[in-house]
Amino acid sequence: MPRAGLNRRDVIAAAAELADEVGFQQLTMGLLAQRLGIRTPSLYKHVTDLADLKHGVAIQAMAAVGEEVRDAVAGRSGRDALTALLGTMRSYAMTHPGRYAAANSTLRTGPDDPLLAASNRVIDSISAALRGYGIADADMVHAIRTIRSTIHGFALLQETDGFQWSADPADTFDWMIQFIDRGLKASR
Amino acid sequence: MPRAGLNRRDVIAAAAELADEVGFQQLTMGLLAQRLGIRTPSLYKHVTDLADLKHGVAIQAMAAVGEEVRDAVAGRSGRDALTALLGTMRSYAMTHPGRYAAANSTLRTGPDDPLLAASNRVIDSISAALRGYGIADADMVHAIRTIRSTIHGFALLQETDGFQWSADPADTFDWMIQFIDRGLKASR
DNA sequence: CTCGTAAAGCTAATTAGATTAGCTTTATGG
DNA sequence: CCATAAAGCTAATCTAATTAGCTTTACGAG
Repeated sequence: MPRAGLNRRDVIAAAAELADEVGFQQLTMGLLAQRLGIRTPSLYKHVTDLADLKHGVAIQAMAAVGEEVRDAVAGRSGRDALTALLGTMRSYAMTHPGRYAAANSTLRTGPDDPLLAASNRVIDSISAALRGYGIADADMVHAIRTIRSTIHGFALLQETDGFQWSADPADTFDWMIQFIDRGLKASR
Repeated sequence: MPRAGLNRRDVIAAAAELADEVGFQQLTMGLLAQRLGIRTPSLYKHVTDLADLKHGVAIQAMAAVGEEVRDAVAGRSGRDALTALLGTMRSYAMTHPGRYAAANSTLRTGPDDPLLAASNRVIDSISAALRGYGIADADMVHAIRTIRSTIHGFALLQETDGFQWSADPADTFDWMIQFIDRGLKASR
C-alpha cells in the first residue's frame, strides 16, 4: 500500500476542514484519521495529542482571519473600513464555523503562544479600521474590545440558534454596523 | 448504608455548582457522582444522559439569570436600567462561569424547549430596559440582538483570556455601557 | 405490624475515543 | 546496495459514558 506522505500542516488543514463540517467540538482523532485514510494512532506522528491538534487548527484559523481582515480593511477608512471589517469577520464565521469556533474558543497556552501573535494581528486590523474615527488613545482599547465583543457575540448567538425570531440576522448585522459607526463618530 | 435521597433537581443543582468549579465542558458524570456520594450509573435514575444533564443546567441557569435581571431592571429606566441590566449579567457570568457557559452555549432541542422560554424571559427584561429609550418597534429586535451579542461576546472573551492587555476589563465594560447608552439615545 | 412495589442504588459489562508501546515498511542519502 | 529516520500499523491500555440486571429502602394498603 502506498504511503500517504502527510506532514503536520496537512493534518491540521484536514482537521480544519473537518471541523467546519462536523463542528469543532465534534472533531475527533478517529474521524480525522478516517478522512486522511490512515489509522488513528498514526496521527500521533504529526501532533502530540488532540489538544495540540485543536490548538493548531485555532492558530491556522486565526491567521487566516487575520489575513482576510487585513486585506479587507486595506485602503478603506471610517464607516467603509468598519463595514469591511465586520463583514469579513461575519463572513468567515459563516463559511468556516468550525475554524471560527476554534479560533475564538481556544485558550492561550502562554505568553509565547503563536495563537496570541495571530490574534494580535487581527487586533491590529481592527485598530487600523478605527483609525479614521479619531478616537482618543485612552479609549482605543475599549473601542477595540467593544467591537470584538460584539462580533464575537453575534457570531456565537447566531450559531447556537440564539436568534429565534423572524427578523433576518443580516438586517440586524447591518443595523449593528450603523449603530457602532454612529457611536464611534460621537465618541470622538 | 443510608440513601442519598436525590431527585432530578438536586442532581442538576449539584451539576451547576460543579460546572462553576471545573468548567462546563469539564462537567462529567463521574465527577458529579463523586460529588453526590453515589456511583456513576446511579445518576441515570435522574437524568437520561450527559446531554440531558447539561441541558438541565442550562435551563436552570437561564432561569436564574432571568430572575436576577428582572429584579435588577424593575423600577429603573434609561441608562439606569441599562447599567443594571448589563451589570447584572456580567456579574452573573463572573460569579457563575460554568452556569453562564451552559446557558449560552447549549443548543435548543426544539420549539417547546423550556430553555427557549427561559431565554425569552431574559429577552423580555432586555426589552423592558430599553423601553425608556423610545426605540422604534422595527428597530427593537435589532437593538436587543445587539445588546445580547455585546454582553455575550464580552463575557466570552474575558473568559477565554481574550483581553490580554493591561486595561481593566471593568473599565471597558463601563465604557461599553456608555457607548451603548449614547447610541440608543441617538437612534431614537 | 407486615407485605408489595416503585424508586434509588449498586455491580458488572460494553462501547467509543484517546493514547502508548513496539513492530514494519518506505524513501533516501551515502 | 545499505543504514536509518520518518510514517504507518497492530495490539493493548485507560477513561468516561452508558446499559443490563440485581438489591435495598421507603412507604402506603391492608
